[in-house]
Amino acid sequence: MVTIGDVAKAAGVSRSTVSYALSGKRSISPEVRERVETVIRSLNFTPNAGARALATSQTNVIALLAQFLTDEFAPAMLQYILGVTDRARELGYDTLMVTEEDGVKALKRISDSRMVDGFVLLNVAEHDERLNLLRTAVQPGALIGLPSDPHGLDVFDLDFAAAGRLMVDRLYGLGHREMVLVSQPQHVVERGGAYVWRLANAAHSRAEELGARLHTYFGASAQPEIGADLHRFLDAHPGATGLLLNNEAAAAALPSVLQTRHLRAPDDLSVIGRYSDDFARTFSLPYSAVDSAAAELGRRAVEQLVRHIENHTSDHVVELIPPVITERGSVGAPPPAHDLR
Amino acid sequence: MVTIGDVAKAAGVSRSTVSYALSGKRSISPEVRERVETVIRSLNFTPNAGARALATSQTNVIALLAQFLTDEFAPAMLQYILGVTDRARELGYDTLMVTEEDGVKALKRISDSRMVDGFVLLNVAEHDERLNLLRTAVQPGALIGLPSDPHGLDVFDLDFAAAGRLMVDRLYGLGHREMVLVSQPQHVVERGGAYVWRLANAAHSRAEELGARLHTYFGASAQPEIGADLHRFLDAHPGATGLLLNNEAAAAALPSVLQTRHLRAPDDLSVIGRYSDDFARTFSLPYSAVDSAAAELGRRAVEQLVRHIENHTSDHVVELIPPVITERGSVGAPPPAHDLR
DNA sequence: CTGAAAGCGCTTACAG
DNA sequence: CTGAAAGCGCTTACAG
Repeated sequence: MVTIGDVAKAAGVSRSTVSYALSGKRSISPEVRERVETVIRSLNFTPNAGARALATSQTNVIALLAQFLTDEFAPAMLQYILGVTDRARELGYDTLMVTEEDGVKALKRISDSRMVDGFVLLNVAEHDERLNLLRTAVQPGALIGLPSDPHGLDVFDLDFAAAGRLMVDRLYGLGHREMVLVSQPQHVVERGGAYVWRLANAAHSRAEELGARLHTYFGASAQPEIGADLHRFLDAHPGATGLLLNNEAAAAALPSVLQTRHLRAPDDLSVIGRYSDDFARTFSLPYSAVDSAAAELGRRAVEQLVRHIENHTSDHVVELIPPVITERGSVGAPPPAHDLR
Repeated sequence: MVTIGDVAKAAGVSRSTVSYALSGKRSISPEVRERVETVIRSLNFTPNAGARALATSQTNVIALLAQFLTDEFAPAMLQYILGVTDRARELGYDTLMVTEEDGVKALKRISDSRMVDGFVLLNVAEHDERLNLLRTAVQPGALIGLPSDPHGLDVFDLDFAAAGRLMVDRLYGLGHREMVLVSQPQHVVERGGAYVWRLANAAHSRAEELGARLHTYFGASAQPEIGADLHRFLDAHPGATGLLLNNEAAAAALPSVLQTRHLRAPDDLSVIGRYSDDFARTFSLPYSAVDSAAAELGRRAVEQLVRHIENHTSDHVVELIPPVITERGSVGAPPPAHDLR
C-alpha cells in the first residue's frame, strides 16, 4: 500500500509536511502544497484509517444500534436508518450498523474497543438497559426515542403526546364527538414502548377536556389479526365517527376493512393515522396522518452527536418534534346522522 | 483508557505475553494465563481496534454497500441487510453500512483507507460500475445479484430463470394454458436489473416449449399505478387463468384488485408471486410465491466473503439458489369454463 | 515555513 | 515458556 512516507519521498518533503498539507493545520508554501497534492493524486494516496484512528483517537465512524423486534413493523425502521447513514456521511462519518440481539453486549464491545466516535440508539425503551452503559461510555450517545430518564444523553423523538392531542383536536374541530383510537399491541407497551401510551393518554385527556368520547384499544401489529381487531372495534362503537390509528399495521389493513364494511373516508368515517410519508407512499394509504418524521429524527440525532464529538457543545438536549399532519383528505365533518347533537 | 501495557504491569508479565494470552498463538503456562485473564477481567481490558488493525492489517469489519433506489421496493431490502449483519457478527465481523449515492466513490474511499476487510454489494446491476473497481481492490468482494461478468468475484443470487420456469410449470401442470406475467417496471431493466428479464425470458421460453400462452408486462413499482396496471392486464386477457408476479408492489395491490373484480384465488384465477416470506407475512399476502431468499443470500455472501478474507479459499463462486415455492393455496386448476380445451 | 522524532496501542518475529 | 524490541502508518508537539 502507498503510505504517507511514499508521498513524502516522491514530493521531496517530510512526512509531517504531507500530513499538514492534508489537514491544513499549519500553513504550507504554495509551491510545496502544490507538489504534495500532485503526488498524492498521482500515487492515489489515501490515509490508513486505522493508523489515523490510533494517532488521533478519532475514527470518523459512528455506531447505529438497531434492534429488529419481531413484533415491530420492520419496514418503518428503514427510514430512521437512512436518515442516520445519509446525514452521517454528509458530516464526514461512516456508520457501523449493529443489529445484535444483545444490545448491551454490543455497546460494551464497540465502546471499549474504540471502534466508533459515538452512538445512535434506535428503538429506545422507557427503561432501556443500554442507557446506563452509554452514560459511562467515553463516546457520546444520541437516542431516537424518549426514555424515562434522559439525563446525560441527547434525545430525539416525535412529540407523541402533542400528536395525540392534535389528532383529537382535528376531528373534534370538524364536529366529531365519539372516536376510536387503535394503538400498538399491549406487549409493545410492556416492552417499554412508551410512545404508545404517551399518545393514548394525551388523546384521552384532551377528549375528556373537550367533552368528547374516545375509546382506546390495543390492536395486533400484523395482518390478518389486526383486520379482525378493527372490525371488532368498529362494531363495538356504531356511533363513532372518527378513527385514530397509532399502529402501522392497522393503517395498512384499513382499506380492505372499510371496503368490506362499505364505508368511505371521510364521508362515513374520518380517519387519521400516525406513520411516515414514505410508508403512506409505499402502500398508497389514503389517510391523513401525523408524520413520524423518521428520517428527520435520524438526521437530528446525528447532527447533535457530531456536535458532541467535535466539542461544539457539551449540553444535552431533549427534542420532541412537534407533530405535523400530512393531509390526504380522509377527515371531514361527521355524516349527517351523527351530526352535532 | 486501559491498554495492554496496564494489563502487563498488573499481571507482572510482558505485553507480548498478554497479547499471546489473548490470541492463543503460543503456549502459555497455566498459572500465567490464569493471572493474565484475571487482570484482563478486573481491569475490563478490551484491545483497541485501531491499534490492532494497524498491527495486523485486519479490521474485522466488512462493508455493506446498499443503494436505495427510489423505484425499488425499499422494505424488501431490509431482509438482505439483516442476513448480512447478523451472519457477519456470528463470524466475528461488524458491518459498515454504506448508503452513499455514489457507490464507486464510496467503494474507493473505504477500500483505499483500509477501513474494512471485504465488501458485500447489494443491488448489483448487469453492468455495474462498481465491479471493476472491486476487482482491483485489495479486499475481496461478494455480490448479491448476478452481473453480466462475474469474474474475479463471488456472486449470490436467486436463480431467476429457474424461478420463471418453475412458475410456468406449476400452473401448466394444473391445466393452465394462458397466463399473464407482471414484471417490475421497464426502467428497472434499463438500470440493469437483469433479474427482471432473466425470469421473464425463461418463463416465456418454457411456455413456448409447452405450447402455452404467456403475456408479459412491465408494471409500475408503486401504488396506485400498479393497481390500474393490473386491471388493464387482466382486462386485456379475459381467457387467462393464471397470474405470475415478479413485482412486489403488484402483489401488495392484488388483493384489492381481485376484490374489485369479484375474483378469488385460486377458484377464479391462480396466482403465484416472487417475494420474500417476510414480505408475505407483513402484508398477509395469501399468494403462493417463489421465496426471494433474501436473508439466505445475505448469509451466504458473508460466509464466502469471510472464507476469502481468512484465506480458506481463493476460488470464486457463482451460486444461484434454486427457487422454492412457498405454497399458500392460491394456485389450483383453472375454472371449468377455461378447462383444458 | 519545514523536519526529525516521539507516540498512539497493538502484534510478532527474534532471542533466550 | 517468556521478554525486549521493532514495526504497523499516521499526527503533532518540539525545534529551528
